[in-house]
Amino acid sequence: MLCANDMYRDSGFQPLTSNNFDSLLPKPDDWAVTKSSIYDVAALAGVSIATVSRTLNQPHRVSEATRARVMEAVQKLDYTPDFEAAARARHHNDRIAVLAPLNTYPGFTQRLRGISLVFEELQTELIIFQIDAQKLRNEQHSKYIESLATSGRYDGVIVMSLPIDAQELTRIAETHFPMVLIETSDSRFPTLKVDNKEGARLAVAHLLEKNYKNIGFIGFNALASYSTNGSKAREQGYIDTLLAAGRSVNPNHILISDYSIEDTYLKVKLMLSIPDRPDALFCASDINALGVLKAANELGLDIPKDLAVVGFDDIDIADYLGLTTVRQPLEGSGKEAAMLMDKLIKDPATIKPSQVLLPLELIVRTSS
Amino acid sequence: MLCANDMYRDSGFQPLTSNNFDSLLPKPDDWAVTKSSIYDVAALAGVSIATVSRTLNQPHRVSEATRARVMEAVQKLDYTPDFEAAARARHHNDRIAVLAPLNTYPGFTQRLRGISLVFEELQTELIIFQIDAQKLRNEQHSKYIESLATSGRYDGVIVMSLPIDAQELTRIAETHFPMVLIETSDSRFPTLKVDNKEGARLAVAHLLEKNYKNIGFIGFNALASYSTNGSKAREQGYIDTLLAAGRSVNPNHILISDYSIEDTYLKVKLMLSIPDRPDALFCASDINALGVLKAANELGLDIPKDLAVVGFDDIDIADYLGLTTVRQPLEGSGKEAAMLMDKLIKDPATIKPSQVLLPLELIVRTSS
DNA sequence: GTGAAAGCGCTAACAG
DNA sequence: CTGTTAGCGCTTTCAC
Repeated sequence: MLCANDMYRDSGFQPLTSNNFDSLLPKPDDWAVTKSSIYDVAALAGVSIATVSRTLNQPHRVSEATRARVMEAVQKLDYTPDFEAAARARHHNDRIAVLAPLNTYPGFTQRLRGISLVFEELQTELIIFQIDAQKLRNEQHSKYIESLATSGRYDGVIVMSLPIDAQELTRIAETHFPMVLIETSDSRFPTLKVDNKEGARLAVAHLLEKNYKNIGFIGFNALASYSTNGSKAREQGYIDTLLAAGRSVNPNHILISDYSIEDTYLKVKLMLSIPDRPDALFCASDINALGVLKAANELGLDIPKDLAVVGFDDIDIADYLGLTTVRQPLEGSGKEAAMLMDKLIKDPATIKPSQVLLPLELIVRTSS
Repeated sequence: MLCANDMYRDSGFQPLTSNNFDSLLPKPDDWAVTKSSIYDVAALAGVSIATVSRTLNQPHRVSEATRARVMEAVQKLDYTPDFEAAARARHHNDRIAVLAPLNTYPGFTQRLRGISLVFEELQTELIIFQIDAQKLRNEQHSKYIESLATSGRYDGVIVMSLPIDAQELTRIAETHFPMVLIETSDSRFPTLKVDNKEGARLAVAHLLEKNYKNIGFIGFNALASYSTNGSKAREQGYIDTLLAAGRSVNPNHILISDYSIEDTYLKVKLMLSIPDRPDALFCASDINALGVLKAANELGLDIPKDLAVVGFDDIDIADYLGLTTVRQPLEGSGKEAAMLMDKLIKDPATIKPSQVLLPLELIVRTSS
């Protein structure tokens, strides 16, 4: 049998094609149809692997006759190039990595979608790695991001809502590798985030303007898989705005619950039952706002007369429920991050620790 | 300068380390900190690369003295192995690919989460590829899945809600590569899906039992990025159940809208304004059901007295709204798929075209 | 216990 | 227009 590798490999001992090589090994899928490589195509067409590669990638640099023969071999062997190997050899990947925690926090998918929209157009492949804060804290994965960055397999990496070890960040910064952070702060990298305090100010100022007297705050505990939840900053913004307006902050009107409708509902029901109850509540997330709505509903409070409610995020359902809320760009932030990444890849010199603050917008509906 | 490659590479012309080699090229990141490879570690420790590899992977097979020296070099160079290269050389990846369209259809994230939960425990890496039906239809990507399967870079691939070219499926089937399909049917692969007709039967039977006389159906148009939306099958199930109960099907009580609250709302408002309006509506998705709720609300219809509403999916908000709906396992289906995949990888012989039907459950709330 | 070298599948620089 | 070969960074036989 004439083998492809007779010609191109120097194993003086035994000629090996990917075919007979496979048969030497105790492979479990011995019965599987073996994949043909560029060597097989070259052998069948009677040319070198370089010519096969050229035929596929730069057809114009190959004579028509050769091209025809190669293509025929490609057809016959049903050859599909290994694009990973190709990228490796090319030292250029057209592919970026996205690290993100997979959870149901609203906006996760939208953001991812925004990113994918941009890179689809740029013909850049998107590889999403599921990874959460807990995993990152794990010893074994302490260098996870760094190894992704230095692997040379990706043109860049976008990290979503994850806390990254400061040392690791430092090492990556030294490599000048294109990396964009979403919802995570670091002075050494381009970062995208929303101004949570400003968002809170927007909401509280609106409530003040509407003449509510006792404006309370509902925040949420950090999610285990997440880095920052923004709740803290929103609380601070709430306090600042209140104080700036000459109002006092009533600790009894501040409540932190889980990030769930149910937990918020239970806690807020109690809060709304105290004599000196708030007449307006700014919630750190729409999910919390839903809990508030449910509690108010059950207590027979009229929204917004007895109680005004303002949320944060503008999740799909907010419009349906008439919930006033602070909208943050989700798909938009993904696009923004992707376009920034594209620039960084094309011109690494532009890697500056720019901190982009995404625009926030108060959407007034019927709950306030 | 003594270079790592002097010893291990046969470039008779010029000794090259990954370091001085880099400096030869006009790299844009010339100033970047270069990553050290196993060759550098070997050189520094004065051993072969094989020994470095062994030290890291099978420490017991290396003498203590050598091990110490190698580890010191590793430390000094801050060496991190390239796990992609390692996997390649090892012919074993501990990593599977998940192909999924990134959209906001409920359940997408939950399913992904279910998958990731299982593989996290199995220490198997999860690479998620964003790819939708449109992309798949594209000439250029016609062999996308196949090339992933044959790349040898993944131990298996899970495909979510995507239509796959029959020919491609055939070729992949021939390779006996571990592949699991979610929400897509093919007799040659293990498949996970819900029995949409049965789900519809559950819903309609419930409405019949509650004595509703004119049960209508609200379906939705296929999403561009999706393969099957289930709406068609649910409609068929609705019709079958009605007929089996001796009821007639009123075409005026069947309406197909977009997959959006707003569009459903607009269309259903008209439908509910006809003289002979339905007194119950089974919706192919909760999103449609929300549109119905909104329309009914605006028309002053009492739910469930004037109009009963049953949805499908059981999205988060359904509970909050008291929506009766058909629940399908989402995180559960992801787990199921992952566990199936694990079995396939461990014992490829078990690859049978098993069609798993996931359990459906009617959750009765206040809307019916 | 350790080293040499093949091999993974391809691209690109260079030579002819 | 075509072939040769280094190189990507590692693991894994096979000798010594």
